[in-house]
Order: sequence, then C-alpha cells, then structure tokens
Amino acid sequence: MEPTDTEKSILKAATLVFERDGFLGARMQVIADEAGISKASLHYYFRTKEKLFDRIFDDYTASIVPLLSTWEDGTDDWQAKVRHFVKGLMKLFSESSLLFMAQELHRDPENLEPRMAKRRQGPNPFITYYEGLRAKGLVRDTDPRTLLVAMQSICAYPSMNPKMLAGSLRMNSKEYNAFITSYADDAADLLVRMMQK
Amino acid sequence: MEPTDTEKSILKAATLVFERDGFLGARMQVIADEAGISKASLHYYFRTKEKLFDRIFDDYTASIVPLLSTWEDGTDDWQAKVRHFVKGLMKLFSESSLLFMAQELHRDPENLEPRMAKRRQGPNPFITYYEGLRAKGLVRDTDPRTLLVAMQSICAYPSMNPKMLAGSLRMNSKEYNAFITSYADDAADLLVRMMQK
DNA sequence: ATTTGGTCTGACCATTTGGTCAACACTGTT
DNA sequence: AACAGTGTTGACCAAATGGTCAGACCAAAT
Repeated sequence: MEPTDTEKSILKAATLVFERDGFLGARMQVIADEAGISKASLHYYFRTKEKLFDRIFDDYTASIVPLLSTWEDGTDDWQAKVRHFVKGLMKLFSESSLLFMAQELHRDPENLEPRMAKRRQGPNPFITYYEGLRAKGLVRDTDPRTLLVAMQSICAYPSMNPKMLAGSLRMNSKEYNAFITSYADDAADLLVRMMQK
Repeated sequence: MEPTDTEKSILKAATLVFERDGFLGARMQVIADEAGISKASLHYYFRTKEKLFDRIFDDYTASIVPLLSTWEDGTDDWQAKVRHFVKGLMKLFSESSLLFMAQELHRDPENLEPRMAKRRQGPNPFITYYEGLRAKGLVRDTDPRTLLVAMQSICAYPSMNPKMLAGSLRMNSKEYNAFITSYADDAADLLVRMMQK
C-alpha cells in the first residue's frame, strides 16, 4: 500500500512545519494549509498530531542508516572512508534539521528513544572498524569512542547551532553558509589528522 | 535595586522549567508552583511570559562572557589556555542547557539574536590570539575559524545531543555521563593536536 | 487607630487549538 | 437507479492556558 498523492503532500508539509516550528510550535491548521487540504482531511489521514509526528520522526531515523555502511565494505583506505563519511553526514544534516531531532528527543524520550534504538543493531560499525585498523597498527592508538564523539560533533554542531556559531565568527547567515561549505573539507582533514599515527 | 527572595525563587524556578520544557512547553502555572507562589503573583513580578523568558535568556548569555577572557591575558602557554578553555566550556554546558539556547534562538531569532550580539564586541578573541601565535610560528598554519568551529563543536555537541550520542555508543545515560567526564580531557588533547605544528 | 503602599491571590476571561461529526461529493458496482 | 465505499469539509466542541482584576493581607508611617 503505497502512499497516495494527498498523503505524500501531507508528509512533505508536515516535515517542513515540524522541522521549522517543532512539535509544540507546529499547528495542524498550518500543516493542512501547506498541504492544500482542510484540517479535517488532515485528521482523516493521520488521526492525531502524535501519529503524524511519529511518522515524520521514523522517516528521519531511516535516512541515517545507509551512511553507516561506509564502515562495512572493505574497498577504500581508511582516510577515504573518513572523508566520505564526514561529507555524507554533513550533507544529511544540512538537508534535514538535527536540531529538531535533538529537541524532540529531549521533549519525549520515553516514546522516541526506543523508536531510534530499533534502527541500531550490533556494535557501532565505526568503532569496530577502527579497532580493526588499530590492531593492524594503521592508526593512532587511542579510544575510538572519543574519536566517534569528536567526529559526530564536528559534523553535527555547525548545522545544529548556526546562529551562535555565526555570531562567534562575526558572520551574517549568508557568509556563514558559504563558510560551512568549505568547512566540510577542512573538518575531514582535521579528523584524519586526529587518527593518524 | 537587588532582587527580593521571591524574585530569586522565581528566576530559579523559571530557569529550571524553561530549560526543561522550552519556551513553548513551559507553563506559567508550573513555574509558579515550582517557586511556591500563585500564578497571579508570578505575573505581578514579570508581567508576561516573554519578559520572564528574556530575563532568563540574558542571564544565560552573560554567563559565557568571563570565559572569553582566557585568550586575552598573557600568562599561560597556548596549550594550557586551550585546556583551560575546553574544560571551562564543557563545565558551563553541563550546567546549563545549550540545547535550550539553540532551540529558542531558532524559534525567535528576531528578538534573541540582537540580545546575544550585545555581548560581543570586536573580533573573536580566540581568532585574534591564534593569529598572533601563527605569526610567531608557534602553531600550525591553518584557518583559525575552522579550529574555532571544531573546538566549539567538540565541547558543545556532547551535552547538546546526549541521547543520540549515547545511542551511537550503545550506552545508557549513566554510562554516557561517566564517559563524558573523561572525554573532556581527551577532547582537549585532540584540539591541541589539531593546532600543533 | 487609620492610612498608605507594596505584596499576594482566587476567580474569572478571551483566545487558541487538537480533535469530532454530520453532511456532501465522487466513483464504481449491482 | 440505488447502493456502498472512500475522500473531503465547514461548523462545532472541550480543554488548556496566558493574562487580568478586585480585593485581602500586612508592615511601616501618620
């Protein structure tokens, strides 16, 4: 049962409004307007605001999964993998709002944490991969958990709190966005540097 | 005119509730209960929710300022400065919610960005400091803006999105908090490493 | 004792908002 | 034509919530 056009337009509208206004700030009427239907119709497709939100949230968590396979195929050298992963992650975060995710996860962990956990199985693939490299003596002998946190931080934070960072850099939002584009490459270099012997 | 006891208890309660629930999720009744007064009294001290919020927000922005002077006195060597700054920043973020700040800045930039900008004058002190070191050939010849973003990311993100990171590390929240304590030192090392020649 | 000014509150109001429902339209089937 | 199933909607409702207000309380000043 594939989604109808109306359903698709609802999901598109809801994603926009939820990401922009958050769950609490989002209005069912606004989502309906954005989707070009009545509020009653919106409730016909998704009985409650929660159910609609859960759907958006689940779609989001699914979008992160493919990137994790970076660490699992055995083709590239590790530096290329790091660069590929960093770029992919930053692209993902520039497209959909991570601030939204963190915000909602903080608001309703009871419901949302298990939803997110479903996607994860086995140990973290980056950590497994790094342990392998370390055993072969190819990378610096350091705690991969620290590296993982640093890597995710460097990729995520600039898109998550752009206003404050732009302020620190004394940039307006246009300048900041331009800077972040070039930052992706530099960030990858920094991370490679952290892992090199 | 220093604040009365009642006013102080309101500010304490409001900080707790706003940080936990966000501006939209916070209820004036809950703040009043937490402060041990009636809702009408709360409105007597702070006419509107907005005015109360602005006060909390301004107190927060003020708390970041002292740390910036790290880069301005000339005593320590640069590595000690980096370690001091990283620890101070992480302590600050562990005490008051940066997710809250980012969330509100995103919700109402019109009002909040100028409020934040008031605190900033002149160029960013870290960037000035690093330029000085670079001119003397003491550090790696790289863009200090990238380093600044990486530094803030590494310090801020772990406290901003703990749920998602804990998930990546396959930790529960107790384990995660323990890990983050040790992470502060490792993070400082990583940053020193990024700046070393 | 009375007044005055500040502090505090229960009761109340206006608005917003998620959600419901009866009625209507449209399409395909008998 | 009659019927059934699916979508669609305007009108409406109940609850939540920020904010108001008349009046109570109380200590200090007169």
